[in-house]
Amino acid sequence: MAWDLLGKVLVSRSVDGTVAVRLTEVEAYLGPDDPACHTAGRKRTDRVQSMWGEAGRAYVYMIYGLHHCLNVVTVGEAGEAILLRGAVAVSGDELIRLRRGPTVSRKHLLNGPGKLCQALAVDRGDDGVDLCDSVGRLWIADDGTIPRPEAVEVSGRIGVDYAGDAAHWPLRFVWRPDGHAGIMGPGG
DNA sequence: TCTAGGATCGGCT
DNA sequence: GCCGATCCTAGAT
Repeated sequence: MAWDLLGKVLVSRSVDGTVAVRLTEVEAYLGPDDPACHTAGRKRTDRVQSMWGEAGRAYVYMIYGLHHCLNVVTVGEAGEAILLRGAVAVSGDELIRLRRGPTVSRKHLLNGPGKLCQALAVDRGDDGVDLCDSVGRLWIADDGTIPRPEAVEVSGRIGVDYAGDAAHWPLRFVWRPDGHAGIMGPGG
């Protein structure tokens, strides 16, 4: 599930070099029964095709015409996926700064899905790639890091108010390695 | 072909 | 912390 992705290392390799980041913030989308999900109502357009593909693959889409968002497909036949919202740099710091801009503060480097994709140079071309395949351009590595449960904050999802109650479902997981996080139920 | 809306970001206060 | 730019995608005609 989404929780298991926290602490995992997302690696992106390109001609410019390699970037690795540790995932700290994810959001789950539960498929046809989730109004906030792109596969709500069993929708199956070209864009969401990879969400119905194999588990462990990437689903990359463009939002607001200018940003990309990277998801991990969890249950392909169910159209479920997990949106990667935030991370901290592990290696390739210079390349990340180069892509994000030299004036961007460390705090704002990877704290959003669009920023994450920019730092890792992820775009629609990466849609459908196998994230379990370490010889690929993009994959997820596991170095054994497991967040302490008390350091993980659970809350409602961001930017999906249009989905009504579903926006408040406790499907957003934020790992705060430095501090403590209270466990919050739906509604705060 | 046209229209409406969106899983965001960055600048300004 | 708040607000508006931006243009791709999907659905309707």
